Parts: sequence; C-alpha cells; structure tokens
Amino acid sequence: MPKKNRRADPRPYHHGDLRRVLIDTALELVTDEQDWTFSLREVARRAGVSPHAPYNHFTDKQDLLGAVAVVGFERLRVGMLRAMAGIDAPEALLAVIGRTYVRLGLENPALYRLMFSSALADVGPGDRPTLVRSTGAQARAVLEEVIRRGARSGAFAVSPDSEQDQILAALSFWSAVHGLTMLVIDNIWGTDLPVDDRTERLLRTVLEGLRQARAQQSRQPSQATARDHV
Amino acid sequence: MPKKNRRADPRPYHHGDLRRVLIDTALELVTDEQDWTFSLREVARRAGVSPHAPYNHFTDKQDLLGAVAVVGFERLRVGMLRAMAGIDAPEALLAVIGRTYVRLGLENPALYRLMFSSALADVGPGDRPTLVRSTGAQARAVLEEVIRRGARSGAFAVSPDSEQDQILAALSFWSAVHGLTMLVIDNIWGTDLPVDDRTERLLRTVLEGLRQARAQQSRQPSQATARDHV
DNA sequence: ACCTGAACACCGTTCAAGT
DNA sequence: ACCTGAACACCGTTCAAGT
Repeated sequence: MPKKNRRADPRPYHHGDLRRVLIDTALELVTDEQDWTFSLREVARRAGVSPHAPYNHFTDKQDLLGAVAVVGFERLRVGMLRAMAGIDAPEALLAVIGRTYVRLGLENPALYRLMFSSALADVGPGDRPTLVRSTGAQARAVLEEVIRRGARSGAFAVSPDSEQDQILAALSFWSAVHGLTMLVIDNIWGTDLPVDDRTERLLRTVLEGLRQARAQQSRQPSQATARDHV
Repeated sequence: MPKKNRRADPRPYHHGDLRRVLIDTALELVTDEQDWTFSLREVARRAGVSPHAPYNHFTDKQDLLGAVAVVGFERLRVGMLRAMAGIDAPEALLAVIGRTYVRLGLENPALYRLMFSSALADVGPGDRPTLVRSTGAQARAVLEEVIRRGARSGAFAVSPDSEQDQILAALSFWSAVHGLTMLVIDNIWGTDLPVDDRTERLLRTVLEGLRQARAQQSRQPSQATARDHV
C-alpha cells in the first residue's frame, strides 16, 4: 500500500483525492447508464479535470474500470457478511448467501457484469487484475468457510479432510448462483416466473445435491493428491 | 426468412453476399483476438469494402455483433444435439449437455462471452436481440425437452404436470452449467484443479439435487397457477 | 507530484453521390 | 439496391510544458 503517509498537505493540486473522485464518478456512470461505454474523457469532464489527468492515477481506462469492479466485490463481500449475521446452520447460510448474490446483481446489473467482465480478465502484466482477483477471492473465502463448516458438521456430503473437495463443492454452489444471476440480469432465459421462485428452486436443488452427493464419494476412494492445494 | 429467392443474379455488386462475409470476418476477429473491441472499420477493411458499406446490411456495430452471437448459439445447439445422439437416459443426457456446454465455452471463450454479453441484451426496439433471444431459446428448448422426459419417467423430482416446475428445473440446471462455464473461461475462481474435475463435481451435485428435490415438493402442494405459462 | 493543453491517429456514423 | 468517399464530432493516449 503505497502513497499513504501524507496528511499535512493542504491539497495536492486541485481536489485532495482525484483518484477517489474518478472511481466514484465512474461508478456513478456505470450505475446511471448501466453500461461502461462512456469515455474516459467524460469521466474526466465530470470530475472537472483535463482529459489527461486520469493518467496520473490509472494506467488506462481499463485500469479505472478495474477499480470500480473492486468496489463491487467489496459490496458483495459486505452484503454477504451482513446477511449471514446471526445465522448458524450451514445450509441456511448458503441460502442467504445465494439470495444476497442474486439480489445485489439485480440492484446494479451493470456493476455485476463489469465485475465479471472479460474486459478485466484478460489483462496480463498489470497488477490491477490481480487486485480484482484477490478482492473476489475474499468474497469466495466466505463461501468456502461455510462449506468447510458444513463438511465438518456432516450437513454436507463434502469430505472434511479434502481441501480439494471443499473447493469443488464451493465452486459448484457459486457457479449455480452466479449463473442464475447472470441469466436473470441479462434476461436471457425469457420467462415471467418471479425471480424469487427461480432463486428458491435453484437453491433447493443445489442444497439437496450438496446434502446427498456424499453417497457417491466411495467411487473415488484414494485421491492421494487431495492435499496438494492448501 | 427474407431475401432468399434470388439466384439468377451474377453478383449484386462486389461479392455475392457481403452480409455473410462481414459476419464471417467479425467471427474470425472475435476468435483470433478473443475480443470484440475491433473497429467496424477494421471489419470493412478486411472485407475489402469502404467504411460505410456495412451499414447497408447492419444498422450498427452492435447489430453485426448480434449476428455473430447468433452463429454461436447455432453452434451450441448443434453441438448439444450431436453430443446427445444415441443417448436415452435423461440423466446421461444432462451430463453430456453440461460437458458440451463447458467444452464449447473453453473452445472459444470470447464468442461465449459475446453471446451472453450485455452489449446485445440491452437494446430495445431493434429486431436483432429478438433474433439472438429466439436462437438462444432453441438451445434452451432442447434442454427443457430432456427435463420433461425425465419428469415423466420419474428420473427427476420434477412434476410431470407442471410446465412451470419443468421450466424452473431446467433453468436451475442451465444456471449451474452456465455459471461454471463463465467462471472457468474468465478464470475468476482461481484454482489449478482440472476443468473436468470441476465439471464433474458440479454435474454430480446438480443431478443428485434434481433426483432428490421431489421429496420436498409436498411443501407446496397446491400451486393453482402452475399451468398459466404454456 | 500532479495537472494542463495541444496534438496524433484513430473511431462510429452520416450525408451526398455514384453505378 | 448496394457501394464509395468525404466529412463530423468524437475517442484513447502521448508529449511537452507548466506549478
């Protein structure tokens, strides 16, 4: 975390923290226009700076969008934690996590699309995608912890000793919820059945699957490399 | 299907079917660059026409990308049907559908992203998104038919009399597979566990859920409006 | 260290002609 | 009916200065 130990400055130049202002402005545009086709110049214009000013804080437009996506992942993580408060049973926890995920997606579809957009995924060397990935990983950690607890308590048919199986189970759940959210916000699966009905049917199916799938674990008894990934 | 009954023409102007050429060129660019940030001018350049020529066949760049997405949906539908050949059991059918879906996604990630891209979803009046949606619906119809058969045979815990429950069950399955594919091709869920392992774990969980979830249907016995959507 | 302002090589799209 | 070519109002990004 660089650029931290300055406090006595009155104001660097124009506004204390242009970086912050640019991120907020971009997030506003994403939210209002439900789109990120706006120009970088437009962001600068709204922030009251010259077209080149953003380049002092971001390497390019993609970099700025990445910072906006990070805010989205933060909201997701916080929203999930808030929804989980006071709930103990792993199955109930997964249910509220799933509902929160879908709800937040519906609240700001464009932000969600941006978070998982290829526009951010395919950049190689920069450290921005790393940031996005690590913030996404935090949200993911919450989910994996719930799965781990359910595995230990016997609520889920997930091996408590196999980090690998826990990861795969968590990914299965996340995939289902993520896929539903994407299909819903992009209105791909055209139906007028209420979103809540779609969510509950999905959760019922996947949770039932997580409960029962253990019976089949005897199919692959000796998985020697199960602990390779910790 | 308009514009069909012309055959005696030598060539309308330059190449017999610029529309086709533009779609193919755009698909090539999507495939090669794994991206659709290329300019419409670039497509025209590669097709050997002037910058304005595409506007005789597409209303704008989005419209052309929509036509490319339609090709993607066609491939998906054909790929699914091909994989299903000779298989009878509904559970086995869902498994091969799921594997095909993920595999095609990995084969051309950018095309997949484009197919489900917001760039095509949020256009209102044009008839292009309608085309995309209806082609996507054809792929979806294949899936719903399998679910319906499984519901009738008792393989799935889906009510054979409720069109609504069949739709929701199919959506649940599609969501899971779609979500996994998206997370995998965008490399969101960072792990080096093989894609096949991730796919099989997901399929195992969701198929088990579809088998078992019927036990809970007694929770909502009288759903009077079940037949509203046919 | 952070910002301006001019400049470059591009866009998407439109308009007026051409055949 | 389909295409060209010039034109318009924009971009993202770079470069040389300013404070």
